[in-house]
Amino acid sequence: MKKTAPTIRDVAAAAQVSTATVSKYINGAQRFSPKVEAALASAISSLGYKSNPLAKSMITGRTNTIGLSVLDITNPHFSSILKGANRVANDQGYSVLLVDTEETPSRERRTLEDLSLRVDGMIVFSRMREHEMAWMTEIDKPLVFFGSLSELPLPTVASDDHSGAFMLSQHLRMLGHKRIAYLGFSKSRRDEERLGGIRECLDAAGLPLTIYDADAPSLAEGERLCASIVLGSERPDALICYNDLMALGFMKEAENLGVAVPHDLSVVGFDNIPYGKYTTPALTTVDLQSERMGATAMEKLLAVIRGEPVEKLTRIAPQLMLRASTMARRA
Amino acid sequence: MKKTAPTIRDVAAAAQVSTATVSKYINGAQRFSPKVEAALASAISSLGYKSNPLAKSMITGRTNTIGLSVLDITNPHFSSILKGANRVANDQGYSVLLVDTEETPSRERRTLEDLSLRVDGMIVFSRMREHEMAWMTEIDKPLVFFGSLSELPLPTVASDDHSGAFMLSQHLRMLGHKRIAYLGFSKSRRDEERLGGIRECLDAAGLPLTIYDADAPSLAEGERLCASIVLGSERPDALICYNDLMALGFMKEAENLGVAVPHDLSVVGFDNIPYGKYTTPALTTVDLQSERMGATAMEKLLAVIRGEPVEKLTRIAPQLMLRASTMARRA
DNA sequence: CTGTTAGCGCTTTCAA
DNA sequence: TTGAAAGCGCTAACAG
Repeated sequence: MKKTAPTIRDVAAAAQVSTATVSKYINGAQRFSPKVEAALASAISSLGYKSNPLAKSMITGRTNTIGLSVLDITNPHFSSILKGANRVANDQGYSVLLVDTEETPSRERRTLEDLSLRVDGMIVFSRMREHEMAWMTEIDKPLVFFGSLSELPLPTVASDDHSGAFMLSQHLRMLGHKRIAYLGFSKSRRDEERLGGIRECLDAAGLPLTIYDADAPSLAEGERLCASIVLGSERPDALICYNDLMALGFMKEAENLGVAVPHDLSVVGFDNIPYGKYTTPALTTVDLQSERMGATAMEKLLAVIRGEPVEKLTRIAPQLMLRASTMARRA
Repeated sequence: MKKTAPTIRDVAAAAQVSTATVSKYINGAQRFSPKVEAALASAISSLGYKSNPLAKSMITGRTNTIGLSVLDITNPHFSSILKGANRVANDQGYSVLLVDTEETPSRERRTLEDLSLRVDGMIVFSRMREHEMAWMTEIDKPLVFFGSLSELPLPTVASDDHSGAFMLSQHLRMLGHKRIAYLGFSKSRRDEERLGGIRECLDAAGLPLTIYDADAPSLAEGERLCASIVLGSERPDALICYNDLMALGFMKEAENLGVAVPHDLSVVGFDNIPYGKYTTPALTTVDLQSERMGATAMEKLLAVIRGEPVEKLTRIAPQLMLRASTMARRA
């Protein structure tokens, strides 16, 4: 609890050198005579001097901070993205400033515009449609976006949701499922991609698809919508859920309703959150490699910041995780 | 992509006033004549002026940023804490700079000391023992700590782990369990408190307690240790796990091993992570109210920052969540 | 190798 | 109600 923290001038005075020398010394920008370096070292430690990062940032224009905006940090998909991104950032001397938009895009633009003034770059996961995002290109800071973009010239990192969905559908089809349903979440930009992959597969096989739509990508929504899917006259024999959270909620409620998974109905999801492996039955899902996506986005952003050239789109291949929630039938 | 962002001086020139006037105007520190305010408003919007927060921070010494340090952001307990803390921070105009120590305390001190120079205050969750934490009181920034402290004069927010553990044990005891075991995590500072609560209950009833210790508070560890707990000659009839993650991992593996929960063995945990409700059987646990803890810690910190007096310790009462993983026996 | 000199963009007395 | 002036703590040419 010092009265006033020592400044670079105090150090300069104590070591009998100029502030420029102190500055260069602490930044390792230059070597000095042993005598000077010794004086500097002792002055710094005896004063307990710490360089003020704010002053430094103001002049260099760099904050060593990256903004990361996600939709809901309690969703394991996003926690993992954050984990991966944060690890890479830390390794390279950066910190992460988090924005959790909590699925409410109203203040998103303001929030991100403000954020952009305090960071060296940002990584954004958003529900906005591409045409609502033009302002992002105006932001005068490097930015990496999660998801693929057709128009906007922004570097992106995306999972291949179309092919992940195709794989999942193909898998269900080959196991003999005939009445497949999709419990989607149309507010998401990835919903269409997943739906596209499912349709491509089922259309080719001449199989019908029933679609349900959730209001939120959550455990509670999967639970809530279960009865209407499972207790109708046309119960599907397989359900593809928009994500694992919904799948887990659905499976629990199905159990309560006396519908056995996978005996009566197969269930699959997306994301490969850790918990899907620990339910009974364990959930078959598409691993989107969340942590790796976060790490890749951060690597890409830091490359942009360093001025290195980067691909516009980095795709991360999804991977099917076969588990017990899926069962062969009519074989 | 402007060449150079407009500064307060550009605005002053465009509006024909001094920079001091612009400064006061944008900060709402003072009202001006309608003529001046109009000129200011139009100059600001036509130039697209944005106040540079770095310059402002340097001079005011406030960054409107709070540092939050947690042990593992993919653990739902911490995601929820972050959620609660972030929400409160945002509501009051603050952002959260996240530190994920990833259960490795080696660089923790350095990281936090550096962090302290970039934020207005910080909230810390740490595995450090109290005597290793004295340096925290030297940090010249408000700080709120998670967990109770006996010596250090730091404001804290803590769950009452002792009483939570007591409740849990009492519950098991009243259901007739006789051979209770604890799968703990001794690296954690809360492990002792939980163990204390368990012991207080069991000792009073003259019941023995077997203790196992995990290397990490994770799903994988619960899974790994299951066999040695369950396949020994003295299988317990109830297991209290350090947290829900371990409990879920344990339950899954128990199933694989042919041990039925709760028929053969009751299992309970701590935290009340959302996923415990969606397994079969659903997990009985102690709700530590993670999100509320995060929110409370942030409220407390912001109060300290505003200079308001705060209690040293805020305790959040834990709550027992009864679910199917526990069963009456020998009744 | 080391120092001098200008500021970065903003806030803040203090005067007018 | 408005402005002049003095920096915040630091870096970045440029000189020597």
